[in-house]
Amino acid sequence: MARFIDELKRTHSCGELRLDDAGADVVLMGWVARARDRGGVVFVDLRDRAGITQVVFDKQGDEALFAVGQELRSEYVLAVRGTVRDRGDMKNDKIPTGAIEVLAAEATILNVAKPPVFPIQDEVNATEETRLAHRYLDLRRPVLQKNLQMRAQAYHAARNALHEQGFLEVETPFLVKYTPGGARNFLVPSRASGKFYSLAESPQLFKQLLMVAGFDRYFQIVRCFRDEDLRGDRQPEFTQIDLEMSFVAQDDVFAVCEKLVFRLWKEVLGVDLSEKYPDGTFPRLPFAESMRDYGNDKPDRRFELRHVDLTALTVAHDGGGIGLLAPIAAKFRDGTYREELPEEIVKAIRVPAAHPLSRKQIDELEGFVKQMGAAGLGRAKIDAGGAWAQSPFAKQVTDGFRAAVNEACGAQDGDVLLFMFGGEQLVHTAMANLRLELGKRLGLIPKVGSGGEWELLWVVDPPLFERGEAPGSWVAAHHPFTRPHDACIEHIATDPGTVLCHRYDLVLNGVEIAGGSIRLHDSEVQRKVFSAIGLSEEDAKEKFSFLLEGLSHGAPPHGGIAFGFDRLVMLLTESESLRDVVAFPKTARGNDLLTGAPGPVDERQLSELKIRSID
RNA sequence: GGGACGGUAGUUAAGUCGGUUAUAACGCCGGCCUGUCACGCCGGAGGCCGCGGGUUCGAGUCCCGUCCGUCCCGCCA
Repeated sequence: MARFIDELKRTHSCGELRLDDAGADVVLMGWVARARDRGGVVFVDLRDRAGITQVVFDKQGDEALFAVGQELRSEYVLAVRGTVRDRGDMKNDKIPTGAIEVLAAEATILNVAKPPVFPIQDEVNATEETRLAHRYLDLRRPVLQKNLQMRAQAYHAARNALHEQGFLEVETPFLVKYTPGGARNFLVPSRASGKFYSLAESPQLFKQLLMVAGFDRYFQIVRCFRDEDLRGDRQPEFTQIDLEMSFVAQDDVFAVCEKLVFRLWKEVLGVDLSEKYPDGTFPRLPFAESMRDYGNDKPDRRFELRHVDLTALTVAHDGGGIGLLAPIAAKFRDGTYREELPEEIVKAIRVPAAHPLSRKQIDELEGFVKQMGAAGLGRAKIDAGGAWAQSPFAKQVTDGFRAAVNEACGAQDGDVLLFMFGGEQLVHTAMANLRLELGKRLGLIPKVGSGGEWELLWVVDPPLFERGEAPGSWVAAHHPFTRPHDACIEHIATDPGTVLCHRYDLVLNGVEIAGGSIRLHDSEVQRKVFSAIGLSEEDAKEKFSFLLEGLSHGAPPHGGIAFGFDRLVMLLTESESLRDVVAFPKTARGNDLLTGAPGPVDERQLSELKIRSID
């Protein structure tokens, strides 16, 4: 072995040799992707992260050398020296190196390998469970190699872009003081009895203190920890590009982010976003419009199929003869519900006649929304003259309401209208997901990936407060340090539900890739906000002591944002899951199948931490 | 916390109405083959049917519980 590692160094990767190299003496090292023993000749596909090159062992040469070739099995680690040879008519058009092969002159098996648990190839034919348990094999697959390479390019581009814009990279602690509210924290026991650190769910508080300290423009590519239930696009530890700026308004933050995104797309994908966004900015959509038209705050605008809000029409027509809608209309009439802050709503989606839906397909869609808790999915097919067919509402609906609904939806002959009504959140969630499902089923967007379209937008001006669990109570929608719109400050005490704020999300193809806010540095407004969410001055001091104390020592106006880096890479690589862009991810239950974390620890260690298990 | 689907050979899957020897493909092992490239041909080995309990003359199959994986709602920025 020493001859190869110590004397003969790799001259090329397995992906770079071409016809021009014919005749060259080269040294390759890599893994055996496949060995084909033809009796008198052995062909080996040698793989490293750059690609695959065919190596040939010929029986007519050295006998011992040929024996090495015959011993080779999948995933053996091989070093080979040989001559690059033109394959002529025998070339393989499927791989970039297919015009040549390397005729082995000298070879050593650097290491043997057990047969791979699953084949190392892009077409996944192993379950997620198997792949994660043998992640080092999974990561050998070319797709994942490519994903992590692109991830590395993204780190690099982001750092350069921010350094060039005058940002200072500062690290902040992971082991932090527990603060209530927001995401559940992972706790880390300390040896001091009964005391715990918390793993930082984000550097939020520290970056604001860095602004107080005068660092002006901060960024960090930083791991964050949240002990919440997981999804394909959520890991318990994940990476953010976190940044904060002083003396800025919302537009200043946007400008920095837009430059950053342009840079990432240019350097990672070679895509020039200025073709789509010539003035270098992304469109902005008010939160309220996003909810109205798409049912969520992260609309995928690669396709239409917008929601039509029929709540006001329903009220105007007293339910339009439809038994299920009448009680909702009545509650608006008697003042139980306010039109500005409706607790129940009625919405529709119009599916154009160009995309016909069968009864069976609509039933499937109803099943789809029911699994989100919806009672059902109303439907009506538009017949000649605007009549409703194939609809349980057809017999009840008044002519006036039907005509008004048809007009509001822009319904044409042959279109299908799909309806939902009920609690605002449920209808929004189910209808938002229904819209996406329709988009995929009707082929308006691909099931996975961008389809080459990059629809970026800012969702702006969301409400500062949302309803709390107790009736009539309000809680901070994001966190209570977000700056309200100046015009709304007078309503904080009287009508919290109508207060909008300087919070913003950057959305790409229906995925939230960044979110941030302009922070509240005015302590008088801060007091009003705390009061609206039922937090006394003492409570606030207790909960947020060090931040409030810090802000009182001359905090500049400041604001910032954090990009979900993993999600960004997921989109850049057209991946389906965050697990495909994280080297060692955890499962939906937060387990690491490779190492077995989380695992038990022995009693001695527990007692050192003064911890006892109660079950 | 709630729901849906899944767990059978190393891997991926089939397994009918509960019925006696649990299938297939790929992989693996042995043999043959000088132009393969998903090589081919011949032969072979390989099983805690996730785990625990129950029903039954009999359970991969039915019931209960549990663990694990994926997805959705809640939760989470």
